Amino acid sequence: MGRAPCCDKANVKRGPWSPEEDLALKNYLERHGTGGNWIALPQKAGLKRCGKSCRLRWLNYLRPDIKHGGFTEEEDNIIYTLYKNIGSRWSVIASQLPGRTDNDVKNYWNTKLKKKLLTSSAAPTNTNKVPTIPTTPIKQEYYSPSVPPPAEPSFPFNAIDPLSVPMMPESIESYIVVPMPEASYPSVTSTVNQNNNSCIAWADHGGDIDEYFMNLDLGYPYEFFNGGGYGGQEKVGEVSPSNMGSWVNSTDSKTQGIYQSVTY
DNA sequence: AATTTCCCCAACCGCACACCC
DNA sequence: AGGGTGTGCGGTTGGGGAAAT
Repeated sequence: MGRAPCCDKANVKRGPWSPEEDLALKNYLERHGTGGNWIALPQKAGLKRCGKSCRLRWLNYLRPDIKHGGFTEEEDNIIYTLYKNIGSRWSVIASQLPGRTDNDVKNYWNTKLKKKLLTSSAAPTNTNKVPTIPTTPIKQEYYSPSVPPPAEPSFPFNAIDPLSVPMMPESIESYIVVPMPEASYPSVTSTVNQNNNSCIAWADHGGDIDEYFMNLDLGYPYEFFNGGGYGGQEKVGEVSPSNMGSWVNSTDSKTQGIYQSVTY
């Protein structure tokens, strides 16, 4: 026995929405919200529609701040870059394009962008450009020579259990990027995951860098590259200077996302 | 002018996952 | 633990307008 259908298909209207239906749905949602149940919503709103159809109509068309119309060159680049890295995860791609829906992006890719790329032979050239990610800007603070860094731990270091490093709470809007000592390590770069405000650092140095960072109380997830692969949380894959601005796959969904580089 | 073909995109379908009991 | 239900997602369809013949 299969699962029960979400609605009685014989008694629901299908096909294009009329302006009256749009108005009824919009009015109801603006006054009452979804009530946490799309299935029950059409009856309450006086609509002879399937709940899934109502949800789709709202999310793809009626919702405020939906952007209709042509895609910009910058949006093309973002779609291309993300598609290249993560494939057809349209909801993820759309989340990086304010006002665009997954359906929009999917349709645009299938009908226009794919052909455009095939016929032009040249992929967008500025795919290393970091997409503008629609999240609250992250306030960054840096230690400067006038602000002394935390006391450097002395050897021998005590081992730190990576799992004991706490995840940065989502409510925190700022954090401190802790630089490596410039005299010793002049080209340290960290990356910021704007999805969860975590910070990742990398440098062309070895185990002594690991030890230095391991003994700082950062309070947010961190990961090392070229330095032994020790991570504050789960191992993050493939972040390197060459893929800044690209999607980064990870075994941990909290650290998966688009990274931008912050150099100091 | 009539017909056919192409193209776009709104909407549907079914599956997977999350959540609740 | 597992079954039922709602939600979210990606793939696909089909109606209608535009372009081509």
